[in-house]
Amino acid sequence: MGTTQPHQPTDDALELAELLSHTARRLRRGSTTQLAPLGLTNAQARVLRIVASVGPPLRMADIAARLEVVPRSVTTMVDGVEAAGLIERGTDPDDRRSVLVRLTPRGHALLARLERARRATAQDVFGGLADDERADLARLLEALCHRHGCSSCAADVHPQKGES
Amino acid sequence: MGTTQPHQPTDDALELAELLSHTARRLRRGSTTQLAPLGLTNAQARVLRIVASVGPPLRMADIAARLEVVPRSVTTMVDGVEAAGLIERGTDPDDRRSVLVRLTPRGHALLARLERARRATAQDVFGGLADDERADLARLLEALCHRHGCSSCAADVHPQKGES
DNA sequence: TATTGTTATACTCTATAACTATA
DNA sequence: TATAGTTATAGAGTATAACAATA
Repeated sequence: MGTTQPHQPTDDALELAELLSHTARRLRRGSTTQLAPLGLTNAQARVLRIVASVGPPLRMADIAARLEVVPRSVTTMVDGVEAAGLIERGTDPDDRRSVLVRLTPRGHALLARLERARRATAQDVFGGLADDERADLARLLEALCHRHGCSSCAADVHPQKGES
Repeated sequence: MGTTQPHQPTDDALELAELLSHTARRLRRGSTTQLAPLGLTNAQARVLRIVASVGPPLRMADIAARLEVVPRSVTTMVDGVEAAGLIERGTDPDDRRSVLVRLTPRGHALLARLERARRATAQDVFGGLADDERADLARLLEALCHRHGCSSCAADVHPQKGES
């Protein structure tokens, strides 16, 4: 049962899966706690941040694509954030089937607090690593994203850096 | 990627949070798909694996501690796995308040398939990395766990090392 | 009185399917 | 007919609180 020999690649991957899931759980829990005072759930905060980070209003389908969820899930998330008065829905004049979501002034005013909450959470989880370790970790996770052909990720992480 | 403008440590941490959450989502989705044919949910598979990996029967509270969830959550998970006939509950003769959970023969027989499913998922997600990259990633995530004083993680990943 | 696990309940996140209103 | 978003519903995961049996 117990293997003491050098691990196979798949064994490495298995360990990785455990470790990464575990860290993600810590991240999610911390995030939930930090976001609660703002009256936002994790999913709602993600919507708010996406709407805020993209200049022009987004359609529901755009948000769904960036969140990698089905459009139906976005309806619930947007409902919550809209009820909090942070974003608002409007019909796209060019295609009246589409709904355009944009930030309200109140939503814009909350962004700084949201950013602080996110930083606090991230710092709680990753603050234990040295600067170069964080850089290494970021590089590896980015490589993983790229090798999965994940476009949303790169766009998400480097929104306005015209670097190559 | 040498000399871009130096990010703040907290900015690095923020990127990391995004990237890691994203990878975790992919992992969870893949796992859900791979586990479905076995009739197991993610949480149920975790319970089964913990009960299988520890020799002697576990109390509900032990499982809760290893899963890092409240005991109530374990009740639901164990209900499902027990209904599938893979584990069974019994009263601890030494403390009749406690419930001891152990694997059934049928549960034991499923372990190989479970392991294959887990490997397939892990390979899907981390297969894109080279061997040394996987090793680096594991090292960094382990460091993170240790710096959070996370005992369950080390025990989870290296079961035969320093069993307590 | 303290502890173990449960019943009861609720909330978050996400999904599928059927429907509405446009196009 | 095809598309965008919604209503309706469901299931997974986890939590708190009150309660039972046992210590």
